[in-house]
Amino acid sequence: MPYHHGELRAALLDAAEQLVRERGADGWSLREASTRVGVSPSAAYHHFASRDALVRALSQRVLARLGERASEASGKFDDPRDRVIAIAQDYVRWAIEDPAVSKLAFGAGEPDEPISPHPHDVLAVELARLDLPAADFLVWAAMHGLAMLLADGLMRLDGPAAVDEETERLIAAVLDGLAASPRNPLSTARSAHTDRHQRHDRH
Amino acid sequence: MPYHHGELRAALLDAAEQLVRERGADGWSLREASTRVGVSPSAAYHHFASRDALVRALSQRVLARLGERASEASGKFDDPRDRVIAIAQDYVRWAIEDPAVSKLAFGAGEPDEPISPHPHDVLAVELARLDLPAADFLVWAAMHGLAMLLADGLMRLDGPAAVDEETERLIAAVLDGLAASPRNPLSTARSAHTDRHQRHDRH
DNA sequence: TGTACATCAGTGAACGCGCGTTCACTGATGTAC
DNA sequence: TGTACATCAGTGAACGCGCGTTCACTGATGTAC
Repeated sequence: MPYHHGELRAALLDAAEQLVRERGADGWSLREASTRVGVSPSAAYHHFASRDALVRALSQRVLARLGERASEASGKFDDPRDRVIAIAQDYVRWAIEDPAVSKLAFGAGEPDEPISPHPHDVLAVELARLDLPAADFLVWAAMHGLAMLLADGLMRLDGPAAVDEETERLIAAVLDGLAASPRNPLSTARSAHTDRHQRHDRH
Repeated sequence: MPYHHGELRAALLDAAEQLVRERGADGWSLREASTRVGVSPSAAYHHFASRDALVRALSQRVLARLGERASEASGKFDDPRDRVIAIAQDYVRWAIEDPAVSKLAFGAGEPDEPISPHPHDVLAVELARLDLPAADFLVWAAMHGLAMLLADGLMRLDGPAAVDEETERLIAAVLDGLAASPRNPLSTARSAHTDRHQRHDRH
Protein backbone atom coordinates (compact mmCIF):
# COMPACT_ATOMS: atom_id res chain seq x y z
CA MET A 1 0.00 0.00 0.00
CA PRO A 2 1.78 3.17 -1.16
CA TYR A 3 1.84 6.18 1.06
CA HIS A 4 0.13 8.22 -1.58
CA HIS A 5 -2.99 6.45 -2.63
CA GLY A 6 -3.54 8.41 -5.81
CA GLU A 7 -7.20 7.63 -6.24
CA LEU A 8 -8.37 8.12 -2.70
CA ARG A 9 -11.32 10.33 -3.52
CA ALA A 10 -12.81 7.82 -5.91
CA ALA A 11 -11.90 4.93 -3.60
CA LEU A 12 -13.75 6.54 -0.70
CA LEU A 13 -16.81 7.08 -2.86
CA ASP A 14 -16.63 3.43 -3.93
CA ALA A 15 -16.39 2.24 -0.35
CA ALA A 16 -19.22 4.49 0.78
CA GLU A 17 -21.41 3.31 -2.09
CA GLN A 18 -20.79 -0.30 -1.19
CA LEU A 19 -21.55 0.40 2.47
CA VAL A 20 -24.82 2.05 1.52
CA ARG A 21 -25.62 -1.01 -0.53
CA GLU A 22 -24.90 -3.33 2.39
CA ARG A 23 -26.31 -1.36 5.31
CA GLY A 24 -28.64 1.27 3.97
CA ALA A 25 -28.34 4.96 3.34
CA ASP A 26 -27.35 5.88 6.89
CA GLY A 27 -25.86 2.70 8.27
CA TRP A 28 -22.22 3.57 7.86
CA SER A 29 -19.59 6.08 8.91
CA LEU A 30 -16.79 8.06 7.37
CA ARG A 31 -14.38 6.10 9.56
CA GLU A 32 -15.68 2.82 8.26
CA ALA A 33 -15.29 3.86 4.63
CA SER A 34 -11.72 5.02 5.39
CA THR A 35 -10.90 1.74 7.08
CA ARG A 36 -12.16 -0.23 4.10
CA VAL A 37 -9.95 1.75 1.78
CA GLY A 38 -7.03 1.14 4.15
CA VAL A 39 -6.47 4.73 5.09
CA SER A 40 -6.72 6.72 8.32
CA PRO A 41 -10.01 8.51 9.00
CA SER A 42 -8.42 11.93 8.72
CA ALA A 43 -7.17 11.29 5.20
CA ALA A 44 -10.68 11.77 3.90
CA TYR A 45 -10.54 15.40 4.90
CA HIS A 46 -8.03 16.14 2.15
CA HIS A 47 -10.78 15.26 -0.32
CA PHE A 48 -14.07 16.13 1.35
CA ALA A 49 -14.93 19.00 3.66
CA SER A 50 -17.14 16.77 5.79
CA ARG A 51 -19.00 13.52 5.82
CA ASP A 52 -21.96 15.35 4.44
CA ALA A 53 -19.94 16.57 1.47
CA LEU A 54 -18.94 12.99 0.75
CA VAL A 55 -22.59 11.93 0.77
CA ARG A 56 -23.52 14.72 -1.60
CA ALA A 57 -20.66 13.83 -3.93
CA LEU A 58 -21.76 10.22 -3.91
CA SER A 59 -25.34 11.15 -4.68
CA GLN A 60 -24.17 13.24 -7.63
CA ARG A 61 -21.95 10.49 -8.98
CA VAL A 62 -24.80 8.01 -8.77
CA LEU A 63 -27.24 10.35 -10.49
CA ALA A 64 -24.78 11.05 -13.29
CA ARG A 65 -24.32 7.32 -13.81
CA LEU A 66 -28.06 6.90 -13.91
CA GLY A 67 -28.15 9.57 -16.61
CA GLU A 68 -25.56 7.62 -18.58
CA ARG A 69 -27.56 4.43 -18.18
CA ALA A 70 -30.63 6.27 -19.45
CA SER A 71 -28.73 7.43 -22.51
CA GLU A 72 -27.53 3.94 -23.23
CA ALA A 73 -30.95 2.41 -22.71
CA SER A 74 -32.61 4.85 -25.06
CA GLY A 75 -29.89 4.31 -27.65
CA LYS A 76 -31.18 0.84 -28.42
CA PHE A 77 -34.26 2.16 -30.17
CA ASP A 78 -35.10 4.68 -32.85
CA ASP A 79 -38.71 5.49 -32.13
CA PRO A 80 -38.86 8.17 -29.42
CA ARG A 81 -41.74 6.38 -27.73
CA ASP A 82 -39.72 3.19 -27.47
CA ARG A 83 -36.79 5.20 -26.21
CA VAL A 84 -38.84 6.72 -23.40
CA ILE A 85 -40.13 3.32 -22.40
CA ALA A 86 -36.62 1.88 -22.47
CA ILE A 87 -35.40 4.66 -20.19
CA ALA A 88 -38.22 3.98 -17.77
CA GLN A 89 -37.62 0.23 -17.73
CA ASP A 90 -33.95 0.76 -17.05
CA TYR A 91 -34.70 3.28 -14.31
CA VAL A 92 -37.12 0.95 -12.55
CA ARG A 93 -34.86 -2.08 -12.86
CA TRP A 94 -31.98 -0.08 -11.44
CA ALA A 95 -34.01 0.99 -8.41
CA ILE A 96 -34.97 -2.61 -7.69
CA GLU A 97 -31.45 -3.91 -8.08
CA ASP A 98 -29.86 -1.20 -5.98
CA PRO A 99 -32.57 0.16 -3.71
CA ALA A 100 -30.46 1.70 -0.96
CA VAL A 101 -28.14 3.47 -3.36
CA SER A 102 -31.01 4.80 -5.40
CA LYS A 103 -32.74 6.11 -2.31
CA LEU A 104 -29.57 7.90 -1.27
CA ALA A 105 -29.16 9.38 -4.74
CA PHE A 106 -32.52 11.14 -4.56
CA GLY A 107 -32.38 12.14 -0.92
CA ALA A 108 -29.14 14.08 -0.76
CA GLY A 109 -30.59 17.49 -1.48
CA GLU A 110 -29.23 20.15 -3.77
CA PRO A 111 -26.15 19.12 -5.75
CA ASP A 112 -22.93 21.13 -5.38
CA GLU A 113 -22.59 21.30 -9.15
CA PRO A 114 -24.83 20.40 -12.09
CA ILE A 115 -25.26 16.70 -12.75
CA SER A 116 -24.31 15.64 -16.23
CA PRO A 117 -26.02 13.93 -17.82
CA HIS A 118 -29.04 14.41 -15.58
CA PRO A 119 -31.58 11.59 -15.94
CA HIS A 120 -34.36 14.11 -16.23
CA ASP A 121 -32.65 15.85 -19.14
CA VAL A 122 -32.12 12.60 -21.02
CA LEU A 123 -35.80 11.90 -20.69
CA ALA A 124 -36.84 15.43 -21.60
CA VAL A 125 -34.95 15.27 -24.88
CA GLU A 126 -36.93 12.22 -25.95
CA LEU A 127 -40.24 13.69 -24.89
CA ALA A 128 -39.53 16.81 -26.90
CA ARG A 129 -39.21 14.58 -29.96
CA LEU A 130 -42.63 13.14 -29.15
CA ASP A 131 -44.10 16.61 -29.29
CA LEU A 132 -45.44 16.33 -25.78
CA PRO A 133 -44.40 19.60 -24.21
CA ALA A 134 -44.49 19.88 -20.45
CA ALA A 135 -44.75 16.12 -20.13
CA ASP A 136 -41.23 15.50 -18.90
CA PHE A 137 -41.89 15.88 -15.19
CA LEU A 138 -45.06 13.85 -15.28
CA VAL A 139 -43.45 10.97 -17.11
CA TRP A 140 -40.49 11.18 -14.77
CA ALA A 141 -42.87 11.15 -11.81
CA ALA A 142 -44.59 8.02 -13.06
CA MET A 143 -41.39 6.02 -13.51
CA HIS A 144 -39.95 7.41 -10.31
CA GLY A 145 -42.98 6.38 -8.30
CA LEU A 146 -42.95 2.87 -9.66
CA ALA A 147 -39.24 2.64 -8.94
CA MET A 148 -39.56 3.92 -5.37
CA LEU A 149 -42.56 1.77 -4.44
CA LEU A 150 -40.64 -1.27 -5.61
CA ALA A 151 -37.39 -0.19 -4.00
CA ASP A 152 -39.14 0.37 -0.66
CA GLY A 153 -40.90 -2.97 -0.84
CA LEU A 154 -44.35 -1.37 -0.79
CA MET A 155 -45.13 -3.12 -4.04
CA ARG A 156 -43.80 -6.34 -5.51
CA LEU A 157 -43.55 -7.75 -8.99
CA ASP A 158 -42.43 -11.27 -9.79
CA GLY A 159 -39.35 -11.09 -11.93
CA PRO A 160 -37.81 -8.65 -14.40
CA ALA A 161 -40.29 -9.52 -17.15
CA ALA A 162 -43.24 -8.44 -15.03
CA VAL A 163 -41.36 -5.29 -14.04
CA ASP A 164 -40.71 -4.38 -17.66
CA GLU A 165 -44.28 -5.13 -18.59
CA GLU A 166 -45.85 -3.01 -15.87
CA THR A 167 -43.41 -0.19 -16.51
CA GLU A 168 -44.30 -0.16 -20.17
CA ARG A 169 -47.98 -0.28 -19.33
CA LEU A 170 -47.68 2.72 -17.01
CA ILE A 171 -45.53 4.85 -19.28
CA ALA A 172 -47.59 4.01 -22.34
CA ALA A 173 -50.71 5.01 -20.45
CA VAL A 174 -49.21 8.33 -19.40
CA LEU A 175 -48.00 9.10 -22.91
CA ASP A 176 -51.31 8.14 -24.49
CA GLY A 177 -53.29 9.99 -21.88
CA LEU A 178 -51.25 13.16 -22.22
CA ALA A 179 -51.39 12.99 -26.02
CA ALA A 180 -55.17 12.59 -25.91
CA SER A 181 -55.72 15.71 -23.84
CA PRO A 182 -53.10 18.29 -24.74
CA ARG A 183 -53.20 21.48 -22.82
CA ASN A 184 -51.44 24.74 -22.38
CA PRO A 185 -47.87 23.97 -23.49
CA LEU A 186 -46.27 26.23 -20.94
CA SER A 187 -44.86 24.01 -18.25
CA THR A 188 -45.20 25.14 -14.70
CA ALA A 189 -42.76 22.56 -13.42
CA ARG A 190 -39.12 23.29 -12.81
CA SER A 191 -36.18 21.29 -11.57
CA ALA A 192 -33.46 22.41 -9.24
CA HIS A 193 -30.70 21.76 -11.72
CA THR A 194 -32.50 23.53 -14.54
CA ASP A 195 -32.94 26.52 -12.27
CA ARG A 196 -29.26 26.62 -11.58
CA HIS A 197 -28.39 26.45 -15.26
CA GLN A 198 -30.73 29.27 -15.97
CA ARG A 199 -29.36 31.35 -13.20
CA HIS A 200 -25.87 30.76 -14.52
CA ASP A 201 -26.89 31.62 -18.04
CA ARG A 202 -28.40 34.87 -17.00
CA HIS A 203 -25.20 36.16 -15.41
CA MET B 1 -45.59 16.29 35.97
CA PRO B 2 -47.12 13.12 37.36
CA TYR B 3 -44.95 10.10 37.96
CA HIS B 4 -47.11 8.05 35.69
CA HIS B 5 -47.43 9.78 32.40
CA GLY B 6 -50.37 7.78 31.13
CA GLU B 7 -49.96 8.55 27.46
CA LEU B 8 -46.24 8.08 27.14
CA ARG B 9 -46.35 5.84 24.12
CA ALA B 10 -48.33 8.34 22.09
CA ALA B 11 -46.30 11.24 23.48
CA LEU B 12 -43.05 9.62 22.39
CA LEU B 13 -44.44 9.07 18.91
CA ASP B 14 -45.53 12.71 18.80
CA ALA B 15 -42.10 13.92 19.86
CA ALA B 16 -40.34 11.67 17.38
CA GLU B 17 -42.62 12.81 14.59
CA GLN B 18 -41.92 16.43 15.38
CA LEU B 19 -38.17 15.75 15.48
CA VAL B 20 -38.33 14.06 12.10
CA ARG B 21 -40.15 17.12 10.81
CA GLU B 22 -37.48 19.46 12.19
CA ARG B 23 -34.31 17.51 11.53
CA GLY B 24 -35.03 14.85 8.97
CA ALA B 25 -35.70 11.15 9.12
CA ASP B 26 -32.47 10.27 10.92
CA GLY B 27 -31.50 13.47 12.66
CA TRP B 28 -32.75 12.62 16.13
CA SER B 29 -32.34 10.13 18.94
CA LEU B 30 -34.48 8.17 21.31
CA ARG B 31 -32.92 10.15 24.15
CA GLU B 32 -33.91 13.41 22.55
CA ALA B 33 -37.51 12.34 22.10
CA SER B 34 -37.61 11.21 25.75
CA THR B 35 -36.18 14.51 26.91
CA ARG B 36 -38.79 16.45 24.98
CA VAL B 37 -41.55 14.47 26.61
CA GLY B 38 -39.92 15.11 30.00
CA VAL B 39 -39.12 11.54 30.80
CA SER B 40 -35.91 9.56 31.31
CA PRO B 41 -34.47 7.74 28.29
CA SER B 42 -35.09 4.35 29.79
CA ALA B 43 -38.81 4.97 30.19
CA ALA B 44 -39.25 4.46 26.47
CA TYR B 45 -38.30 0.82 26.88
CA HIS B 46 -41.54 0.09 28.69
CA HIS B 47 -43.32 0.93 25.43
CA PHE B 48 -40.92 0.07 22.61
CA ALA B 49 -38.46 -2.79 22.35
CA SER B 50 -35.89 -0.56 20.68
CA ARG B 51 -35.44 2.68 18.85
CA ASP B 52 -36.08 0.82 15.65
CA ALA B 53 -39.43 -0.42 16.94
CA LEU B 54 -40.39 3.17 17.71
CA VAL B 55 -39.52 4.20 14.17
CA ARG B 56 -41.60 1.40 12.73
CA ALA B 57 -44.53 2.28 14.96
CA LEU B 58 -44.27 5.90 13.87
CA SER B 59 -44.19 4.93 10.22
CA GLN B 60 -47.32 2.85 10.68
CA ARG B 61 -49.16 5.58 12.51
CA VAL B 62 -48.30 8.05 9.77
CA LEU B 63 -49.41 5.68 7.01
CA ALA B 64 -52.70 4.99 8.75
CA ARG B 65 -53.31 8.71 9.06
CA LEU B 66 -52.55 9.11 5.39
CA GLY B 67 -55.14 6.43 4.68
CA GLU B 68 -57.66 8.38 6.73
CA ARG B 69 -56.81 11.55 4.86
CA ALA B 70 -57.32 9.69 1.59
CA SER B 71 -60.75 8.50 2.73
CA GLU B 72 -61.73 12.01 3.71
CA ALA B 73 -60.44 13.51 0.49
CA SER B 74 -62.32 11.06 -1.66
CA GLY B 75 -65.49 11.59 0.37
CA LYS B 76 -65.93 15.06 -1.09
CA PHE B 77 -66.91 13.71 -4.50
CA ASP B 78 -69.30 11.17 -5.91
CA ASP B 79 -67.76 10.35 -9.26
CA PRO B 80 -65.09 7.68 -8.74
CA ARG B 81 -62.78 9.46 -11.16
CA ASP B 82 -63.01 12.66 -9.15
CA ARG B 83 -62.46 10.67 -5.99
CA VAL B 84 -59.26 9.17 -7.32
CA ILE B 85 -57.98 12.57 -8.36
CA ALA B 86 -58.87 14.03 -4.97
CA ILE B 87 -56.93 11.26 -3.23
CA ALA B 88 -53.93 11.94 -5.42
CA GLN B 89 -54.06 15.68 -4.86
CA ASP B 90 -54.25 15.19 -1.12
CA TYR B 91 -51.39 12.68 -1.19
CA VAL B 92 -49.12 15.00 -3.15
CA ARG B 93 -49.97 18.05 -1.05
CA TRP B 94 -49.26 16.07 2.10
CA ALA B 95 -45.84 15.02 0.84
CA ILE B 96 -44.92 18.61 0.04
CA GLU B 97 -46.15 19.93 3.38
CA ASP B 98 -44.45 17.24 5.43
CA PRO B 99 -41.61 15.88 3.32
CA ALA B 100 -39.42 14.37 6.03
CA VAL B 101 -42.28 12.59 7.75
CA SER B 102 -43.60 11.24 4.47
CA LYS B 103 -40.16 9.94 3.52
CA LEU B 104 -39.89 8.17 6.86
CA ALA B 105 -43.34 6.67 6.47
CA PHE B 106 -42.39 4.90 3.26
CA GLY B 107 -38.88 3.91 4.24
CA ALA B 108 -39.47 2.01 7.45
CA GLY B 109 -39.84 -1.43 5.90
CA GLU B 110 -42.37 -4.08 6.71
CA PRO B 111 -45.01 -3.05 9.24
CA ASP B 112 -45.40 -5.03 12.46
CA GLU B 113 -49.13 -5.23 11.92
CA PRO B 114 -51.48 -4.36 9.04
CA ILE B 115 -52.02 -0.67 8.43
CA SER B 116 -55.64 0.36 8.54
CA PRO B 117 -56.80 2.05 6.50
CA HIS B 118 -53.90 1.58 4.10
CA PRO B 119 -53.68 4.40 1.53
CA HIS B 120 -53.29 1.85 -1.24
CA ASP B 121 -56.51 0.11 -0.25
CA VAL B 122 -58.47 3.34 -0.19
CA LEU B 123 -57.28 4.02 -3.70
CA ALA B 124 -57.91 0.48 -4.90
CA VAL B 125 -61.55 0.63 -3.83
CA GLU B 126 -62.14 3.67 -6.02
CA LEU B 127 -60.32 2.18 -8.99
CA ALA B 128 -62.43 -0.95 -8.75
CA ARG B 129 -65.48 1.26 -9.18
CA LEU B 130 -63.91 2.69 -12.32
CA ASP B 131 -63.70 -0.79 -13.75
CA LEU B 132 -59.97 -0.50 -14.24
CA PRO B 133 -58.68 -3.74 -12.84
CA ALA B 134 -54.98 -4.01 -12.04
CA ALA B 135 -54.63 -0.25 -12.25
CA ASP B 136 -54.25 0.41 -8.55
CA PHE B 137 -50.50 0.04 -8.30
CA LEU B 138 -49.86 2.06 -11.43
CA VAL B 139 -52.03 4.93 -10.31
CA TRP B 140 -50.46 4.75 -6.89
CA ALA B 141 -47.02 4.79 -8.50
CA ALA B 142 -47.84 7.91 -10.48
CA MET B 143 -49.04 9.91 -7.50
CA HIS B 144 -46.26 8.56 -5.34
CA GLY B 145 -43.59 9.59 -7.82
CA LEU B 146 -44.95 13.09 -8.13
CA ALA B 147 -45.11 13.33 -4.36
CA MET B 148 -41.56 12.08 -3.84
CA LEU B 149 -39.96 14.21 -6.54
CA LEU B 150 -41.57 17.25 -4.97
CA ALA B 151 -40.75 16.20 -1.42
CA ASP B 152 -37.10 15.66 -2.34
CA GLY B 153 -36.88 18.98 -4.12
CA LEU B 154 -36.03 17.36 -7.45
CA MET B 155 -39.00 19.10 -8.99
CA ARG B 156 -40.76 22.30 -8.05
CA LEU B 157 -44.19 23.70 -8.63
CA ASP B 158 -45.27 27.22 -7.75
CA GLY B 159 -48.05 27.01 -5.23
CA PRO B 160 -50.82 24.61 -4.32
CA ALA B 161 -52.92 25.44 -7.38
CA ALA B 162 -50.16 24.34 -9.75
CA VAL B 163 -49.62 21.21 -7.67
CA ASP B 164 -53.29 20.28 -7.87
CA GLU B 165 -53.36 21.02 -11.57
CA GLU B 166 -50.34 18.90 -12.43
CA THR B 167 -51.51 16.08 -10.20
CA GLU B 168 -54.87 16.03 -11.93
CA ARG B 169 -53.18 16.13 -15.31
CA LEU B 170 -51.00 13.15 -14.46
CA ILE B 171 -53.69 11.02 -12.89
CA ALA B 172 -56.19 11.84 -15.61
CA ALA B 173 -53.62 10.83 -18.20
CA VAL B 174 -52.92 7.52 -16.46
CA LEU B 175 -56.62 6.73 -16.11
CA ASP B 176 -57.38 7.67 -19.70
CA GLY B 177 -54.38 5.82 -21.00
CA LEU B 178 -55.18 2.67 -19.09
CA ALA B 179 -58.83 2.80 -20.11
CA ALA B 180 -57.84 3.18 -23.76
CA SER B 181 -55.67 0.08 -23.78
CA PRO B 182 -57.13 -2.50 -21.42
CA ARG B 183 -55.22 -5.69 -21.05
CA ASN B 184 -55.22 -8.94 -19.21
CA PRO B 185 -57.12 -8.14 -16.02
CA LEU B 186 -54.99 -10.37 -13.84
CA SER B 187 -52.72 -8.12 -11.87
CA THR B 188 -49.18 -9.25 -11.35
CA ALA B 189 -48.52 -6.65 -8.69
CA ARG B 190 -48.81 -7.38 -5.02
CA SER B 191 -48.30 -5.36 -1.90
CA ALA B 192 -46.67 -6.42 1.31
CA HIS B 193 -49.73 -5.76 3.43
CA THR B 194 -52.07 -7.59 1.06
CA ASP B 195 -49.75 -10.57 1.18
CA ARG B 196 -49.94 -10.65 4.91
CA HIS B 197 -53.71 -10.49 4.92
CA GLN B 198 -53.90 -13.34 2.50
CA ARG B 199 -51.50 -15.44 4.48
CA HIS B 200 -53.63 -14.84 7.55
CA ASP B 201 -56.83 -15.72 5.75
CA ARG B 202 -55.46 -18.97 4.47
CA HIS B 203 -54.64 -20.31 7.94
C1' DT C 1 -63.89 1.27 54.28
C1' DG C 2 -59.14 -0.25 55.20
C1' DT C 3 -55.20 -2.77 54.37
C1' DA C 4 -51.86 -6.00 52.01
C1' DC C 5 -49.75 -6.70 48.06
C1' DA C 6 -48.89 -7.46 43.03
C1' DT C 7 -48.17 -4.99 39.08
C1' DC C 8 -47.20 -1.16 36.33
C1' DA C 9 -44.49 2.66 34.72
C1' DG C 10 -41.39 5.52 36.00
C1' DT C 11 -36.01 7.00 37.72
C1' DG C 12 -31.11 7.74 37.32
C1' DA C 13 -26.61 6.01 37.10
C1' DA C 14 -23.74 3.46 34.35
C1' DC C 15 -21.95 0.60 30.37
C1' DG C 16 -19.10 0.50 26.33
C1' DC C 17 -18.99 2.36 21.93
C1' DG C 18 -18.04 4.57 17.67
C1' DC C 19 -18.59 8.90 15.83
C1' DG C 20 -16.90 13.37 13.13
C1' DT C 21 -13.37 16.32 13.30
C1' DT C 22 -8.84 18.66 14.57
C1' DC C 23 -4.03 18.87 14.96
C1' DA C 24 0.85 18.67 14.61
C1' DC C 25 3.37 15.69 12.14
C1' DT C 26 5.90 13.33 8.13
C1' DG C 27 6.87 10.82 3.99
C1' DA C 28 6.54 11.21 -1.09
C1' DT C 29 6.35 13.86 -5.17
C1' DG C 30 7.50 17.21 -8.49
C1' DT C 31 9.59 21.48 -9.97
C1' DA C 32 13.28 25.18 -10.42
C1' DC C 33 17.75 26.00 -11.27
C1' DT D 1 22.06 15.18 -13.77
C1' DG D 2 21.79 16.63 -8.94
C1' DT D 3 20.05 19.14 -5.25
C1' DA D 4 16.97 22.33 -2.53
C1' DC D 5 12.65 23.04 -1.38
C1' DA D 6 7.56 23.78 -1.69
C1' DT D 7 3.55 21.27 -1.91
C1' DC D 8 0.70 17.44 -1.56
C1' DA D 9 -1.48 13.61 0.71
C1' DG D 10 -0.94 10.75 4.04
C1' DT D 11 -0.49 9.34 9.68
C1' DG D 12 -2.00 8.63 14.35
C1' DA D 13 -3.28 10.38 18.67
C1' DA D 14 -6.61 12.93 20.79
C1' DC D 15 -10.94 15.76 21.60
C1' DG D 16 -15.55 15.85 23.43
C1' DC D 17 -19.84 13.97 22.54
C1' DG D 18 -24.19 11.70 22.46
C1' DC D 19 -25.81 7.37 21.54
C1' DG D 20 -28.79 2.90 22.58
C1' DT D 21 -29.44 -0.04 26.07
C1' DT D 22 -29.25 -2.33 30.78
C1' DC D 23 -29.99 -2.51 35.57
C1' DA D 24 -31.45 -2.30 40.24
C1' DC D 25 -34.48 0.69 42.10
C1' DT D 26 -38.97 3.04 43.61
C1' DG D 27 -43.24 5.52 43.60
C1' DA D 28 -48.09 5.10 42.10
C1' DT D 29 -52.01 2.43 40.98
C1' DG D 30 -55.48 -0.92 41.35
C1' DT D 31 -57.38 -5.19 43.09
C1' DA D 32 -58.69 -8.87 46.64
C1' DC D 33 -60.53 -9.65 50.79
